[in-house]
Amino acid sequence: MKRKLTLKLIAKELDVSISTVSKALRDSAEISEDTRQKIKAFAKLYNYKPNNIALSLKNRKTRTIGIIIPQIVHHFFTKVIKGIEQMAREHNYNVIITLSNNDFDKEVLNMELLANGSTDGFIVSLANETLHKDDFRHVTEAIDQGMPVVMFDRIVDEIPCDKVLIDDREGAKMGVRHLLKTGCRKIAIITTKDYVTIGKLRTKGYIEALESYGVRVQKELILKLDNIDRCDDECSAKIKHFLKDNDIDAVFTVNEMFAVTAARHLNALGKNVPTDVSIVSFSDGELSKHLIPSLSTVSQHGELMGRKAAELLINKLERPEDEVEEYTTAYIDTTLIERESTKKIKN
Amino acid sequence: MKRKLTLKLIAKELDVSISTVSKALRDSAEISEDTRQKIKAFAKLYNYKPNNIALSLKNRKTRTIGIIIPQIVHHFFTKVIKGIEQMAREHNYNVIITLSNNDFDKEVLNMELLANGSTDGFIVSLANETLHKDDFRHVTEAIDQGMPVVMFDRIVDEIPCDKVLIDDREGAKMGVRHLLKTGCRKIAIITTKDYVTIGKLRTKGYIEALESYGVRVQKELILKLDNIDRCDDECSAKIKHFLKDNDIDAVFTVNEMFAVTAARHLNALGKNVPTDVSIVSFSDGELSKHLIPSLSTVSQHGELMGRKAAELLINKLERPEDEVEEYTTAYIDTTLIERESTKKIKN
DNA sequence: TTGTACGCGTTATCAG
DNA sequence: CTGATAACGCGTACAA
Repeated sequence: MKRKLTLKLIAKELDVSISTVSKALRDSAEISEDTRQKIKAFAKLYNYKPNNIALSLKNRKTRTIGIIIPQIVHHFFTKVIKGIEQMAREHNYNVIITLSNNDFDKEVLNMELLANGSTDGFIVSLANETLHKDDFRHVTEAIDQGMPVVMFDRIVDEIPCDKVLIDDREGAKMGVRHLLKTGCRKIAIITTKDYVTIGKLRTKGYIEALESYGVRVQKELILKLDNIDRCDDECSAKIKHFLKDNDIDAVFTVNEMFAVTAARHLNALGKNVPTDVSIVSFSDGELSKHLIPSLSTVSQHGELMGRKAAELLINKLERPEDEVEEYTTAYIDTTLIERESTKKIKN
Repeated sequence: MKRKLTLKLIAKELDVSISTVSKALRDSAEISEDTRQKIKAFAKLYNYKPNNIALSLKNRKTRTIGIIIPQIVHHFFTKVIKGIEQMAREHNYNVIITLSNNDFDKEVLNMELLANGSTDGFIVSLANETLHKDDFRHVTEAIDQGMPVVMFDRIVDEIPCDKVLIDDREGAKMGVRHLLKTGCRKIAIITTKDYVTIGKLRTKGYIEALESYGVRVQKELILKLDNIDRCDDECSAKIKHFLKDNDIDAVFTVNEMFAVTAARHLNALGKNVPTDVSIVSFSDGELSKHLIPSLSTVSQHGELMGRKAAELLINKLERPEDEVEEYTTAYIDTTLIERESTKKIKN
């Protein structure tokens, strides 16, 4: 197990000084053509690569972006990561990912860990629990220490940083309008509790869409759940009762799992999708496409979101020291994809 | 934007030497109770955390694991990552993820990048193209440089390193046997070309299962596709013709996408699943569970796989320098999950 | 009990 | 043209 090649080793081998080697490899004009060639040939032969860690220490830059997300087994985050990774790679940045598991303490821990020099900046989507606790000191502290932060998706308005969002309100509006256009009037929504920003905004879009069509908003047709990403048994049971107890001709859900669960229960209740009940869902996954019937969705573009977030962060990282602080919020558009679950026009 | 606190700054502030501060913070008995308390209080107040980069440089250890995978928008890899992350975190390691996009050059680039000091070892699943090209120098070079490497899933036998695999042959056997047990005899398989190890092994398991039941293996019932993770239009068309041209009562597929695509085409061909044709698929995703009918699967346990891979790597990283080199190959068991697609007993 | 010196691998500056 | 030196932030052996 030979040790990695360093400048020092090359220098010793070729009997020159370390700085000569360094300069030669960086094509400094100070070094004679002769020695330069010799050193470069040697370095190439033994595949010398400068040590990143040493460079980071010297430059006080790691060229590494830290990603803090609630979980990874989730199409949306996965796509965002892909987008971030692309953009980062294009700009010669690395990416470190940490998972909070929707746990506040772990999120704090992860941020502290990465803040200790491992990372030049953060891209963050907050844990469920963090939003609930309403405690964002770990984020603001990082910002105070001069760490650029970009938040996406699960954000908090008050934190002073760049943000990337999908236009949840508009997306929901578009989805619900599609239901209205296809004749639905008794439209339910399955959403999250209000402390989850995206749930709140989507609920708002739902209400606005109804109002714009002069349809009365009925409180009992709004189901707010604690869950965000999954749909456990308890959650499933709530949806079941909700669907059984209400007379509806459409369901709008703020995520794919809610939609799939609703579809199953409707089926079990003997209601046909889309003949009896239409479905539109916010979505990022593959499920909607492959379900029978396939589900119409308000599609988020996670990859674009990731790219944008990375772009904003890199901009901050590479801006001149003295530039004025300025925060932007970027919106990523959603797209309505019509599939079988809204094929049937209600009268 | 204040600078991060360092030992030097604390030392200056408290008018002691840097090493005194260092020792005090590490609870060295050399330092008087008095100054120790003073220094620790100060450090805590201003939230001092040692700089990781400096520590890495000093210790020649980064406590970081590099993951190199083909893609991330894929349930299986996502679960593996989760497992790795867990185990890494439990042992105080960080994780850097890079994506090869199934591209050979990018895989090489990523490895070189991370090998330059960013990482103590690698967990790798090879790119499609790499397997095809049969060129693994980037991996062996890393190993030669003393970087521990653990390969999983898409591995190459010849490379001397730890490996984590699922028992593809056994898994396939189990799946196909389930079809045989439920009365199917005209069982097709949709698999990958042989250069993909997992495809090859699963095909082998399929054949062995048939033979153990005395069922003749028919070459025309074996469809080998180039795709691995996705199923594009071309791939879909091939499956369609394959299903149309052959008289079968069951399909076994080596991944979920093939199964879903097959299910669609069978449907379109007027064949009912499971009444006319049963389906069993290798799988990691959520699709199988939610499809109607839901699909029986040979489930891989990606998270376990990730945990095991990380465990092996960390073992190598923390073993004493002089320990003898020894490589282990761990197998992760698969589980058969019976769902609706094999509910119908053929006669 | 505290401080000095050194090294991890690199680059930049300055001296020769 | 080449080399010595300092610095990035830390920990530790050794000296005071």
